[in-house]
Amino acid sequence: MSATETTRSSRPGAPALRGVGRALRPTAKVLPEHARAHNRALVLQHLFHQGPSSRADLARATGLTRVTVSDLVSVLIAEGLVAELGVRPEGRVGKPATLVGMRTEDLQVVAVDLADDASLRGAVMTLTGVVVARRTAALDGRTGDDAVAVLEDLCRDLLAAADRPVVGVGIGSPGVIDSTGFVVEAPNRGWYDLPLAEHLTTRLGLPVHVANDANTHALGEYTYGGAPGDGLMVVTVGQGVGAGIVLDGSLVRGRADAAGEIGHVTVVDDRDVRAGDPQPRPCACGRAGCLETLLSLPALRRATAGTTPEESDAVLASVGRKLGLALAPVVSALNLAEVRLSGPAELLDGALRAEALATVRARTMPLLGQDLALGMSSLDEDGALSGAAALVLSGQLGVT
Amino acid sequence: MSATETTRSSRPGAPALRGVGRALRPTAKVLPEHARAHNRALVLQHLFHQGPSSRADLARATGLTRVTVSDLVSVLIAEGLVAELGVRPEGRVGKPATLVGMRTEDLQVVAVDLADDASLRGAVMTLTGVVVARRTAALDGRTGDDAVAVLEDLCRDLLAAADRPVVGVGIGSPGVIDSTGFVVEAPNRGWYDLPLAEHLTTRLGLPVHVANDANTHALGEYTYGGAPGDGLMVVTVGQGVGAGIVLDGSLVRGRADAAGEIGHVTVVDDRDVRAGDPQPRPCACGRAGCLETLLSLPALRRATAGTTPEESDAVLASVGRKLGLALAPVVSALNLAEVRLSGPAELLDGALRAEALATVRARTMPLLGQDLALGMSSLDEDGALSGAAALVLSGQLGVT
DNA sequence: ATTAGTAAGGAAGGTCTACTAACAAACATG
DNA sequence: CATGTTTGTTAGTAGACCTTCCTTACTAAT
Repeated sequence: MSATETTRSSRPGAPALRGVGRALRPTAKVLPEHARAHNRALVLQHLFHQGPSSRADLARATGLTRVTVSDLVSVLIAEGLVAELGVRPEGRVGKPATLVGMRTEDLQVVAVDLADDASLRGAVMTLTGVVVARRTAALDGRTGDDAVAVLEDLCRDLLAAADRPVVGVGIGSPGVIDSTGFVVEAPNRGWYDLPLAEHLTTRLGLPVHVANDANTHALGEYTYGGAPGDGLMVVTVGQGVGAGIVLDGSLVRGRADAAGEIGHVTVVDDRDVRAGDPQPRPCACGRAGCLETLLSLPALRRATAGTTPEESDAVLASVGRKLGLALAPVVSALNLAEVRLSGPAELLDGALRAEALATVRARTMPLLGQDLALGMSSLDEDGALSGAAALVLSGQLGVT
Repeated sequence: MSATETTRSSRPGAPALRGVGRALRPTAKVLPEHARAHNRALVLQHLFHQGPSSRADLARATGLTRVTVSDLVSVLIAEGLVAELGVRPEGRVGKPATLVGMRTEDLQVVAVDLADDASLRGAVMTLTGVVVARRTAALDGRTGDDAVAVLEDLCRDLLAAADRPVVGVGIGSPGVIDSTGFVVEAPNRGWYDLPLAEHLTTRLGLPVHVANDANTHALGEYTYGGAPGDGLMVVTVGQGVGAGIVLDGSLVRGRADAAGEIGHVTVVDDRDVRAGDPQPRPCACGRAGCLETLLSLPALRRATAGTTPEESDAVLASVGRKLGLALAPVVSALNLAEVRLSGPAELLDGALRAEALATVRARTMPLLGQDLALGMSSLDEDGALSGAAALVLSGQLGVT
């Protein structure tokens, strides 16, 4: 069967009737109450990012009237999400403003990172991402339902460790996970077609959000990382290589919720081997020459073990070039301005990053490349946890 | 100045205060009337794609109540966008349904394609994309304001040729154009910082929408081309190479409204030259080895001129492979399921397309690659015009 | 023919949302 | 001290959708 024959889309013999017969996209009705929820999120968003403001400030920022904002704020205060903070100190003309602020330090979230194969890492965090307590749970090789049980126990443990009201639970896991927190497949945990978010929401009695770990990482970077308003791509380097893309404030999920799987793009093949280049190595995905065979932490550590700094830099630069090759078309096609790397700085934040940036710039339109920033993630080693927390902020409060 | 030093994003010395200080993204308030506009578009969308329906059908499809749908439909009928079509013929239990349908054949749009350097091509089309009349206007080398005048005259000419009410004017132009129809730069026409949509809307007295030609092409493919609901990328091959990407029903614009500039991704560089591969050729963008130096129509014609069919296929396959190299990372990162090529079938729809698809499949995760469809655009030679028409449908009626 | 059941479409009334208009409170300034 | 400015609230209005109930018109069964 040739590649041509297996192509699903092709020109039909007769031109199809235009404008009819296409499956309707899942568009949803919008009710006034949805509009209100949106405006409510707008107010929270402003308070989260800009800090305490007066109701009049919020009205100016959102475009709503002072009356409407007052109404929304009173609801938020009643819910305990917002508090009055007294009168604004600065003296200006007119009636002094009473500041209201989001109670980011009086509310907490539970965040869990499932990236590691050996143990689950969890934390209780404030809404600003400050870690209040940590817990871990060893998997001891458990998978499937047993792994779910370990996760649930860890969540209960963390909920008990929280000393403030918990807004929700956020979980970042490897694997393919849809927007409802349904795990399509997570081979490392032995999960297939598992409604994890729904299950835990029921069991724990409060909202649980689950998403792919690289995606949550990107969301966290977008929320906490001071990224510009447009678009953002985060490449996470760990056991494997993943990526998350945020465009227009929301995650790109892709047709099968598998967006970001950049680790298995081929960057070395036997036709490309040149002097000084590595041979294509077999990859866990069954093929060879994937980016992940060079850029994952095990691969980087193996390649740099026992080398001089100069040799190490050469190796890292070579990997950086491969990363740049894979990034250039993506940066061009999406006109991305911001790409960030997440992982150990000692491996990534040197020759590798420099060469990756140089490669992308050399291989894209000057206009695009010059605007590009390729930096390290602004989140520290708790980036995955911060991402899980951002997942709660986004899903629960509409704040990104 | 090294590449590293010019990186804008970097780790600040002290961790920044999280959750504050980030420039607020341009989020807008939502009023109940916006909700109504959305629901109105939902009804039109259904009627456009699914054909005539009863009010009860529309209520079921949208999730709104029959009362609300009846109200929306009566407004749409009053506006002349929708008409009652009598009773549904099929006999079922209950009161027979009266069908209502969008008046797609009783309304027209004016579409203009500015892709050609020598002349502007325009057409009057029905809402389903059927061409009613054509007009062209020679540019004779005019640029800047003179070219705008030619365009305006062509539009007036087309408006006069329309024999039904015209909903709006859609224009697809090369260059960087923002979402308001403001031309940031269109070097081929000598336009820089030109509010073209606003200008023509004022001059012509009806709504004018302007967007990049590759983007309109993608939108047209999405609207008229029977594409699946998820995502879509269209690669247009003409004088140059462009691309447009539709995700979640809306165009990807990118940070500087330059998304889709895939023609200037480097696919051949002097480090990559192997036996049988072309040398990197200089490109109009000032660099060398861009995809456009191989895949544009002039390049393809030059490469295949005077060759035997076998030689020609080999050349085209080689170009297809380069296209596949550029597409693979994009397909992986976005989990795209649908890529379509637009251009002369005799050049694209053979060895080139087959090799491009094979290359993408070989270089991406099996899960992603197998799902991928890489076909020809379902729009014919009027694809650019259909795209411009889709621009009007989308911008004016909310139908995509 | 008659009765029952089903579906379509419309009318009345209620709730929710955000708006405009007007006003009192509290302060800076001349 | 009078004046102007800004804040936040109260009261009233308009829009949008909902639920409920009704009429109309047909099919299916008796």
